[in-house]
Amino acid sequence: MSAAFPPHRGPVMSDVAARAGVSHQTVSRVLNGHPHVSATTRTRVLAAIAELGYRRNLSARVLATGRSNVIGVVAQNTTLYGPSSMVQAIGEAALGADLSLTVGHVAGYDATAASRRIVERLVQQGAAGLVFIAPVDAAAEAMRLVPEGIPIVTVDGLPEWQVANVSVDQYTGGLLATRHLLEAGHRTVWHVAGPEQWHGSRAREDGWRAALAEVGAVAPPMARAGWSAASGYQCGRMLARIPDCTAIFAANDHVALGIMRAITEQGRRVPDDVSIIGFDDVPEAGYFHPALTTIRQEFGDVGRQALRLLLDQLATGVKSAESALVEPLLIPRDTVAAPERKPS
Amino acid sequence: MSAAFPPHRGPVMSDVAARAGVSHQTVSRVLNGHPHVSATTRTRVLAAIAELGYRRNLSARVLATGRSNVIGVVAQNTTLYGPSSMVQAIGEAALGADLSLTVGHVAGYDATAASRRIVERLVQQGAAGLVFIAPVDAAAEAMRLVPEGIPIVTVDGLPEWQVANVSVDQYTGGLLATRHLLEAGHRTVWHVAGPEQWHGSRAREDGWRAALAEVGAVAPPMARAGWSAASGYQCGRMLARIPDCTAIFAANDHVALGIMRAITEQGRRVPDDVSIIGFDDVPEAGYFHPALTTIRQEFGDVGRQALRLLLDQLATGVKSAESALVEPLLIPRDTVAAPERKPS
DNA sequence: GGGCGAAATGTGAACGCAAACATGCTTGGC
DNA sequence: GCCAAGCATGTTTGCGTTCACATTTCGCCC
Repeated sequence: MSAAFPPHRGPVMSDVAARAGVSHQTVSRVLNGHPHVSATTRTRVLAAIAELGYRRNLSARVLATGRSNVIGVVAQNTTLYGPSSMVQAIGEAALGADLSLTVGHVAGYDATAASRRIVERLVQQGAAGLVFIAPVDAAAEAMRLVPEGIPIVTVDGLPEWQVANVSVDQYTGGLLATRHLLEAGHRTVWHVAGPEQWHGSRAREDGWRAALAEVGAVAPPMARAGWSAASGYQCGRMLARIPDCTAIFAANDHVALGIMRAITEQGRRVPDDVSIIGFDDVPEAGYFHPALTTIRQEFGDVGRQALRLLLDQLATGVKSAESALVEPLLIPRDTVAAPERKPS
Repeated sequence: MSAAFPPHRGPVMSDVAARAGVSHQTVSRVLNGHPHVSATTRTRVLAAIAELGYRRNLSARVLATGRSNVIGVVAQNTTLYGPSSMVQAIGEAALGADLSLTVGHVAGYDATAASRRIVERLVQQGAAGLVFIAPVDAAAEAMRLVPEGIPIVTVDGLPEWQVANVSVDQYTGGLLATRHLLEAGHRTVWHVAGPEQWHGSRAREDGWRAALAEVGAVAPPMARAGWSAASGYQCGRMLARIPDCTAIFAANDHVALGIMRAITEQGRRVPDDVSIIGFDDVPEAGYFHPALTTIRQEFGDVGRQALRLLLDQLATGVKSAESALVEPLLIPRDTVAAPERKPS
């Protein structure tokens, strides 16, 4: 990166001041909405700004104030539906609050090194606050690099981190899903869990176990998938061969899709032979074949709440560990039915 | 935002200098990898930096140099698979190039106002370059707000914009998809296009028409969907009732999914009665029922190329209008078959 | 109409860094 | 043994903004 663009320097505050016949400080006051500026002066300054096409230099402002209106987001794999929806929601909310977002994209799940660099970056840039989309433990370590004095909000973080957090109540989600299957008449429910490192996976699993315990059902062995249809398919190939397995709670919708495929290939039918329920309610879940019963997570809500929590901290100036829970919702569709009563 | 966090001020360069027993300028030299620093001094400085936990203030650096290593990304709806994959890819590439990314998320498709604000933001922040994920015309207007001297790369932009651009060759994609259906023996191919404002939709449509023209097939009326399964389903409900319609090229995989559902509900079979091909190759496409034949777009490539184009401009210091095309790839699966020869 | 308080505006410094320039030191060639 | 040529380092200045403080202007009351 040897040669370079001419460092772009537009008009500065003193240019505007000269044009409007005032001092640079008055321009600053107008820009920041300070009181004690006469209406006529204000309009003159505003006119000068418009004529010159002046834009205030954010770096200088940050340097002078030690504070920016940029908030950083540390995201895991934003290719996944959940994380990307969340980033989108936070982004929209931020725009509304006149904040801008710097998003650091961590590649892979365990990339602690990448997270560190990103945090480093964000802090150097003078981020006013940080949102960690932290569904995995790896995030916790990177969080420690954040200097005191920069407020943090986690999304899908752990309570023991003692940090403001907002999550979908995945435990309840697991409970809801499992109960729904049980209420349809299944003796027990099998679970294909998501990756172990993800907190959400564990919470859903707990919910599943709790629901089984409620009715005294015995928990069958648990399969472990990734978040992809491909990994769901792998698990499904085993599950499909187990005659007792008539009800499956899948880690998410895509895993459910993979499982359904494996089951169908094995000659069993959904939901007649095997009922299945997903998680997330991706927009296309209702168009799977058959339409997938699932648990909806309101990612948009999560994003907005996260931003609210951050703004609160920014406004009050104190770190909080307040946490918000977003309730999931059961979306009944066509993949859950009563088990066929076999002559047993 | 009245109260506030104490402006976080860590150790500064002169603190490090004092500790290492050198001048702040020497510290700066070490930090920037300048030559003419003795090895012993360098290690002393490095040690001091580590001990103090010093981090250089990026705003000050930007202010002093007039140049930043932040690049801005203006993205449309990052909930969609394509855009989000692209942002992810650009993010990863950027991390490798020691650049950071500020992503502005535009809500909705036509939100020109939002785009303007985002560009405003990005420029104020002193972004060194901008990547516009600009699959719709609305982006062009926002681009005009960017001052001369800031290099731009568009993704899915239009050649007439005279800006460096990288796109998937969607025309060829449309050609490939249509030919594939034609070669399977279908007389003609129906097309459910994506939203009109998206350049990609138009290019795919052109490819479709071209492929039909190649064999002298007449183009049936074209249906128009969004990008969602739901909109695909709506179109599919009509198409399913048209006996002549035996081959459909869908705007993308999700639309294809919706169409398949509509067709199945109507009592027709895929691919026996109707063949269908999608676009994108979302990770779960192979697990749809039946597995979807589709055209893969290598979004990762697109992201990397876009960054390369930007870096080139940054390095040479001249705006270019070079453009790169990423070739799509046909992924044959199970939704395309020969039409049943009816006694006609 | 003199004086007083508030509103309106201006002045100078500081933020943390990098660039340009200045300085002292070492080496080596003749 | 002296000067030139580099190397290693220090000093000063300015980037564009805000902040704390200083100054001017205005309106108003007795």
